[in-house]
Amino acid sequence: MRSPRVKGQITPCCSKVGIKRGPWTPEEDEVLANFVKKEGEGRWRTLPKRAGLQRCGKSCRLRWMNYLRPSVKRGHIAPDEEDLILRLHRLLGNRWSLIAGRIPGRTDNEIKNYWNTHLSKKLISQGIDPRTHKPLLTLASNSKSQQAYHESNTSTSNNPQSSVPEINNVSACAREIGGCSRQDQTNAIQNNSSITVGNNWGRSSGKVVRLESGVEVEGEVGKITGEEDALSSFLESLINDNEVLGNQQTTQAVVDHQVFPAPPPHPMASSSQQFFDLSFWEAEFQSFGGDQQYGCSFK
DNA sequence: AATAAACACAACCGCGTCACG
DNA sequence: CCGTGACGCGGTTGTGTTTAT
Repeated sequence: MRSPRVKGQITPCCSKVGIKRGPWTPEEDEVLANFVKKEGEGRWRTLPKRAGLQRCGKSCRLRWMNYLRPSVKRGHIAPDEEDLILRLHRLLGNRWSLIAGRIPGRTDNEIKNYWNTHLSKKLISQGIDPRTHKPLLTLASNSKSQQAYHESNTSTSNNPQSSVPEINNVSACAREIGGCSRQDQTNAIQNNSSITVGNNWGRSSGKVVRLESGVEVEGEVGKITGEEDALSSFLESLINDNEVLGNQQTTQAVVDHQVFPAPPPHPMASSSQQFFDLSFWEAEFQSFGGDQQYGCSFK
């Protein structure tokens, strides 16, 4: 039995007498790695006692997940990995585990650290807000990098006033993005204001629609803000189908009523985490003609 | 050479979620 | 339906290393 949690009265699990904290020694690593290889992952709370480690279960789990697991890739983040992180962060925000799940061998902690120490600073130096991935509004807004960013965004638009591509016909099954509640979405539709794509909601031919199994079941006139692109919707649908359905075979994306099946698991996929290769979807998207139809691409 | 500051990343903490009895 | 235990996530802190003064 565990006593109810009361704020301010919680003691960290590692604060018990006899429980070690701080960096792991090679000896501890060996004990933990051998034990998990023999007994398997899970039952972390009781693992330290069973393995003979003076650590809390949380610490053991973290050490295994972020460092000792055989599938963890060590070393520098490659340029293509960095590019993938940037693109996924633009879609998902600080959902590190989701991002990590699509970059084979990288952990959420590693990506989070890399983002905070490298990528966020890099974007800022380029005049881009790392949270929104849009140009920073500063007094020094006439810098070359910002100008280049602005030009790259306006080049695909029909509207010279707009800084984002015009999307006219996007249908995507998108779920649970951005923490937007159904009520928020309903209000947004009624007020004809922009909304975050949310649970089972997508957009089709200028309407905000609700979808079930990729089929539009009701439609109301909404407003496409132009702040999203077809690719975002496409990827959101992949990401969230996968998230909601738990890696089942039904994982799929729906773009303009065309259903794309799930790609094969990544070779490095483990039983608990299925990796998806974005290049597969990029090829699918292009073969479907999405890049031409919507005037946007993965880059 | 000594020290401070900055940086990189490992580790910790609190809380949300889910399965189960 | 509710309470509990366990797990996992994201934010934050701690610590070792590198760089600047």
